Amino acid sequence: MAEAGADTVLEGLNAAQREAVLTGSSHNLVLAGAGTGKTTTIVARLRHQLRQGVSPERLLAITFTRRAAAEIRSRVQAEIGVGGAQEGVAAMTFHGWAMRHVRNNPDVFGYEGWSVLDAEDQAQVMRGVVGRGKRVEGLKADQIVDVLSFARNTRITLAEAIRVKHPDQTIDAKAVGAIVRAFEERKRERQYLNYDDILMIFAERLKDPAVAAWVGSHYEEILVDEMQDTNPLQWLLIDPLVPHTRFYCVGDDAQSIYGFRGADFASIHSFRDRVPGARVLKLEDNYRSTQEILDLSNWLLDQSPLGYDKHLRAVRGSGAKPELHSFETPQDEAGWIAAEMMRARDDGQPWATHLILVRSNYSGRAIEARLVENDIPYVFYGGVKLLESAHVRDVLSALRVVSNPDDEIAWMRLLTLLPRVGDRTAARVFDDVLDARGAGLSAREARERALKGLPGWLAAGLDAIEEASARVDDAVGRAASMLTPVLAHKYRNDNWDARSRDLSHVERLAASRPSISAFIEEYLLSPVFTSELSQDRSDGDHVIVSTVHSAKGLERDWAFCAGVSAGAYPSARSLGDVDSIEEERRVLYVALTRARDRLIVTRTFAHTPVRAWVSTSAGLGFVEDAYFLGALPEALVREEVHTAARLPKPVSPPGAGVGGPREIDLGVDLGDLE
DNA sequence: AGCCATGGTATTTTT
DNA sequence: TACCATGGCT
Repeated sequence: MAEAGADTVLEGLNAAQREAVLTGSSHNLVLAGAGTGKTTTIVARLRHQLRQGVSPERLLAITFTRRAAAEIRSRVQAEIGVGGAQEGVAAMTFHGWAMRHVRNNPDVFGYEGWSVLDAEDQAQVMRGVVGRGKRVEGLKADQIVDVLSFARNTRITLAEAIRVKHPDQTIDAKAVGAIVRAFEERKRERQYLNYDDILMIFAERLKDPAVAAWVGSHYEEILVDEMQDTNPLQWLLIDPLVPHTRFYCVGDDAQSIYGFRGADFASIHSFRDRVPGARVLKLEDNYRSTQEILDLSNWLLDQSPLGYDKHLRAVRGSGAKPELHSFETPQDEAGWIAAEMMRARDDGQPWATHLILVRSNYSGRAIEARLVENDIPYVFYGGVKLLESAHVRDVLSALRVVSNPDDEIAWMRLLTLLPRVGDRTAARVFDDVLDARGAGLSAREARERALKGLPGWLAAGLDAIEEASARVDDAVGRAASMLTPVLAHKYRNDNWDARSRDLSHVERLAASRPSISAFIEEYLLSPVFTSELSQDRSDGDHVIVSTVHSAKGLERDWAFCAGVSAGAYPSARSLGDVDSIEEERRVLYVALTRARDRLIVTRTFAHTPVRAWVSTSAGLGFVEDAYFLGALPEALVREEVHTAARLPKPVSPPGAGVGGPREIDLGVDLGDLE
């Protein structure tokens, strides 16, 4: 019986994958190139352990996103088949994992009743400290938040982080440090935790060997996905547990794209030093793409001064050449992508065949607009997250002030929804709440006193929410109906219908959650995208639009890599720093390696060389052409230049072209127009 | 003068 | 979703 089980676990795996699944070493690092069956191997490893009799709650998979966690859970569950009634394997993010321990063991960690802040709220707190619209040493509140987070995630000093993030400014780190101290003090007063605090609290307690032994004793094995994106702060959660449990880490240095968050792919190279006795295994056969797609991807890495020593080989063999399409404007580009998918649709190809990869949320918006226009169903990974959208935050602010009356950020948001109430008035009301609380009044009494001058429905509505708070979906429903009149006005010109639908989604998600704060926390630590929710009632056949960063693990028959223009790859902002440029190269590499059969690279103008000074460890060097596709050998792609067939338009004055002056070389390639 | 509402602009990547 | 400028109101 056990034998039969093992056979099912290993079915369809190649020799290297089997080796990786069966390894008996206590710590392992699996170096898995793009498309080599990374998730398959992780799932098989988990199933293997379950077959060996390990109980599921003693296994933990740390992933990057809610989606990756859900996929692992469901695949383990599905393939386990019989006995599926058992509790599934835990799969969650570093933050979700740390927070679970902190929440479940207040006596060990000492943080009871603290609320988690997302990036936006955190910036709001910092703005309060810095002063609205003000700067400290030339840095805006958001920039200080960023630099502080970078320092904490990389475990370097604030002064060093400032130098790294703002190399060309002279900044007095002491002045910034004073602001940071005030910021931390404010968070402590209000009992707020940000993302980094969660990891720090856990890491600090793990320094106690008894705590480390206790945490480690929960797990037979901890699997870490996307190991190359693990930063020094996250390593502080791993290191102390190494003696107490097994680690099974999976990653690919060529796909490291979170350097901006402190990840250093070199820590993968030094894995064996950090985790003594670890075994390193490699998966090198690519099952995803055709050789032509891998040839282009390999070429890109070969151009790098860093030796990746990586040449993916396609098990599937040969296919069509990747395509490179150039357009005059982003609108033309988006329009063509939509048209190309619709043409395929007419030939019977499902929408789900397609993946569109974009560099930024912002650039995805143009594509999104085209899909909406053409009624093409899509989900945007990396678009607006449900709990980050303005209307959802509005409603949640009402829940938050009930759940935690000292939540300043939530009070400010809620109060400024009211007509004739701005920052000043809201701040006064919040002060009244604090005063009343300080005088020993209950939350309800404090509200009654502080909200005197405001419309009566507010205090009454908050009371109703409080009464319903045992059923979180009910509380959400009451908050939404209380605020509907003001929200309908606030968003009257801004898609109120769709926003209103989102609020019902929130209500549905809140059902059976234990508390308001637990509900909010869950979706802050592993977010869902609004477009995921609006799509899930359809038959599931939809295009995926994704930022490259959110596209980890994704693959589709066709992949459109959009906006691969000069000045974008590498992004103009990364010029001047060789590490950032190389990270950009890996971003493009991740994008290219998503395609199974057809890789379509699109860009918006003919190439002009991007010249850059780059500082390297060897000194300052001049790069004549930093654009990754600048020296692309013709043989690797099939190139096509599209010029819009438009009615004649008035001639624009010289220099008034879209995006400023460019040398657009249109002369030679336009032969097909004649 | 203080406060609030509104419209136009620009935007790297995420837990 | 800021940020900024502008304009109206108290």
